[in-house]
Amino acid sequence: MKKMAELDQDTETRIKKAAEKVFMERGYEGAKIRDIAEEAKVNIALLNYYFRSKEQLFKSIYTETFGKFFGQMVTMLNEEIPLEVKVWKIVDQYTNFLLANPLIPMFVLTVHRTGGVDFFKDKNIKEVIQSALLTKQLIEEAEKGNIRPIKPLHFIISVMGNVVFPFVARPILAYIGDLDEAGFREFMEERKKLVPEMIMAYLKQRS
Amino acid sequence: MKKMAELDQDTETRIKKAAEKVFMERGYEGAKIRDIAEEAKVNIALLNYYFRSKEQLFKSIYTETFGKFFGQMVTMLNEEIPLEVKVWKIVDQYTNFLLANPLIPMFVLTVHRTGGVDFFKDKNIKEVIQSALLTKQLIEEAEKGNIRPIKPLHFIISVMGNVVFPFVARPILAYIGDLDEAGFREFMEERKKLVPEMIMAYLKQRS
DNA sequence: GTCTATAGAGCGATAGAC
DNA sequence: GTCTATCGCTCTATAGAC
Repeated sequence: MKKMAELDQDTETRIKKAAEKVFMERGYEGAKIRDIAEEAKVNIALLNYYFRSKEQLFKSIYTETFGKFFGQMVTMLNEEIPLEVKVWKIVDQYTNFLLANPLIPMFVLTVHRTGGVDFFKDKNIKEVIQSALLTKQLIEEAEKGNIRPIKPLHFIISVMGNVVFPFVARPILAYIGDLDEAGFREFMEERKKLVPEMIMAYLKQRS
Repeated sequence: MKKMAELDQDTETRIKKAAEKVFMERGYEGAKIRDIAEEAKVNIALLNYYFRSKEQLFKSIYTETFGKFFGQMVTMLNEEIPLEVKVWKIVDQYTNFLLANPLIPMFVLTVHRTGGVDFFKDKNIKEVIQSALLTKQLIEEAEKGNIRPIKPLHFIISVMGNVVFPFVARPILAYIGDLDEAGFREFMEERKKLVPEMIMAYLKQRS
């Protein structure tokens, strides 16, 4: 702690929090460092004192966020639990994670709009996902005849599509479905049951 | 036609095409009217001669795009064909539509990022979707015991999530799956079969 | 209709005092 | 560490000639 009861964190984290908020709400170009400074209750000079530029401030936020977004997922893909249990758990936990961080999906996805940014290719995400335990499980269970064969990528995209998409389309979804904050949460709670059931119904279907 | 073999359309549509491209690739804030002008091979003054401002140019593009995005969908929701056939047809046609216009989803979704924009609430989309034939079909088929009960909104979001999400997450998907342009198309062709099967497996499952 | 030139505002960044 | 003041650039928009 610093010295007095300002009910605030230290300056650097205050700036980070403010930047996170503004960047997530408006995207890189839409976010103005003036707004971030105001939100953090400091002046622009101080932003550049802590982070050298808008771009670096953004990268700092982005790297952290991206780590959360994928770290969470990768961990779950590798858990040593049966496939069906895993599906339920992934949907449940990832939904909770997104309910607590509803702006993350759009933020992460917009950054990669037209291929752009490469500063996530350093991370070995490709390999990590490709070699995840889940992949082995999908193959093994299919060989045993417990599920039908499915490419891991289809599995992942189907789960993610069903869980993440509502957050990306949230404003439109909320409008069409007349959902307020609570209504949206309820909708997502319903999906915690629906989505695993749907995935499993597909996998288990005798074809 | 105008007068000579400039192999170009008339100025106004050239500007519109250019604006569409730039706005879709970079979003409203990221798009600079300089770039649009250059892309259209005219100067900035001419942009403002045809459309009074960047904002109006954007609205013009947006309204049109949004109409395509939802018009397409709403039409399909109301077609008088059996539910199962409809599911297959929606996925097939909507996938084709998005393959031909891959940037539309991100474009439409980013506009509504944090609730913002209201200039789509004029359209009676809410009512149109809520009163779509599909809704009746889902209720009727459930009453007949042919499918399990499902809220129309879950149905729509599930279909959309599975079809639209890959386009929104395309750069990341392409990276993880090592997919080039052709690979991505192939992936989406596979989903034309997978997604309807998944939806129907869920709906038909004796619970 | 189309151009050049430029106004006028907003932006990111820094110098320099405290 | 934190501030005020300001620079220099980029952006949108318009005036005015052709």
